[in-house]
Amino acid sequence: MTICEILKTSPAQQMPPASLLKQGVTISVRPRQRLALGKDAEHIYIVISGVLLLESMPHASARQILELYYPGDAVRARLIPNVTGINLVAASQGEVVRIGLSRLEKTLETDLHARHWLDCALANQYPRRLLHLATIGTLTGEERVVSMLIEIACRVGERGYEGARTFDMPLSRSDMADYLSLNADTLSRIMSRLRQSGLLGGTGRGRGYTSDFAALCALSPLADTIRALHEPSRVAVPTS
Amino acid sequence: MTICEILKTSPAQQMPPASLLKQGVTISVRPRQRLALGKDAEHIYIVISGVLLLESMPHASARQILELYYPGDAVRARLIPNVTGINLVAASQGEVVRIGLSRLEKTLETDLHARHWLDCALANQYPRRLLHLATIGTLTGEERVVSMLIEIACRVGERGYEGARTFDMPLSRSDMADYLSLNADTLSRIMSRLRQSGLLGGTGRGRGYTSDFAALCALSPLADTIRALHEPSRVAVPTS
DNA sequence: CGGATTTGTTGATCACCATCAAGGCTAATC
DNA sequence: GATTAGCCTTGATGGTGATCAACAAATCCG
Repeated sequence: MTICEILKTSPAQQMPPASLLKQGVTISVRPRQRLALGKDAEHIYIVISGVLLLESMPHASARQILELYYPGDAVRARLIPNVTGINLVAASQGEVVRIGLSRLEKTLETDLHARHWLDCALANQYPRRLLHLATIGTLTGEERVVSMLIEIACRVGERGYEGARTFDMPLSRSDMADYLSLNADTLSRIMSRLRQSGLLGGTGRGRGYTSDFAALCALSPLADTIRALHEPSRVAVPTS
Repeated sequence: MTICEILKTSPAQQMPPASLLKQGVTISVRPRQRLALGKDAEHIYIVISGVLLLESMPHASARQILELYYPGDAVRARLIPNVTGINLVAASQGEVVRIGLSRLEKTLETDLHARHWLDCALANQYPRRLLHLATIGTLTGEERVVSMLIEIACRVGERGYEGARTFDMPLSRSDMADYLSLNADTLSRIMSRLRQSGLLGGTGRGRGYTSDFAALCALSPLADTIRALHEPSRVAVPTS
């Protein structure tokens, strides 16, 4: 009974089973490429590599990024509210698998493993949004930026020596700003300050580096929670 | 196949079936009363009347309300991230049904109707949070307040003549402020301004009134989306 | 009823972040 | 290599909402 498992255990984030991916077609996406989304979207997407983002424009002047989809995430169009300017966009180069709903339905009927994976993948997005909400709602600009860096480092980063971390930065400055509900200029200033204080290594555009990940985490009151949700090794086991 | 129905159709918000409620015990709650939540919480809650709120305190000084649970909503502890100061609190007087997970599991195995209801109830919370995120992230103070009033009017309000709406205000000023990520002082000022401009009738504490609901909606760029998600008559039918 | 406590209102001041504007850097194209 | 366009950075300035403080109003409780 999948739903009960979700009610009882924290869903772990894993890559989808191959049996499920076989049912769909792979799409290569480039930055800023849009993926069809809406009431006529009779399919789901599964992110294989790269990052997708769900953007909205409640105001003509202000964009808000509502969700980041990392590798292993699934996008279900039906649960996305019909906000002005809602769009599913690729933030970076990557690969996405699209599966039609009818094929998906048939597969899930027989493939319990795939079904359980999808249940977990979908359930996982809810706590992430709660955290996002707390970030935007209560943290200062700097804390927000640090929180996002921690999240991205956990998701797409590699560990270096002595607590150093490196990662490809899949988001542009304005993507980051809109995710954190900050002005792009303000974000740039905060990043500069972090670089000057030595917490962030400036390895050029599109690349991130921290020599001291723990020091970075100390700057965000939500660091532990973010790591619990986004760091691969920690996700599976809730500290009980 | 419940999960596929959720993938294909927008889940409607309805009250839980009696067969499910029979499995739990009813609890009467008073304002500020806490309900057990955490890793040892082996049960779910279903709100019958009143409003619950999920609060967090990332900073010692700043509280953020992450979720409002209205009548017909279910609370599943396992999907709530472990943020500092996380608490499930009653905002107003009301009734809640608590169901143990083992009983729940058994019921869901046989009672497909209950199972489908729970699937929908849980899935419903995700788009609501996305909307909340857009509200806090992009709207001005006044727009946020108006958006929240619309939401509450849709959930717990009664229609009057000529587009007037009345409702019990289940939240205190600081609850509202923390939900919208505003200062309580600022919120009070905004409410006063709305009252002076004639959009809000000041029927004392704990009571809300608008003579012109449409005029209120015109002040929030998210009004249509909020109504689509929260207004009972509209929820069931996605405009296709 | 009368004091105590909580909740809400309003004013004065200030900080943080948004806005606007200019300029630098990178990369793609010819 | 020159040119253009996109993205990023940095400075000057202003607005929105936070903070602090005092007070009013409602509720609680003896």
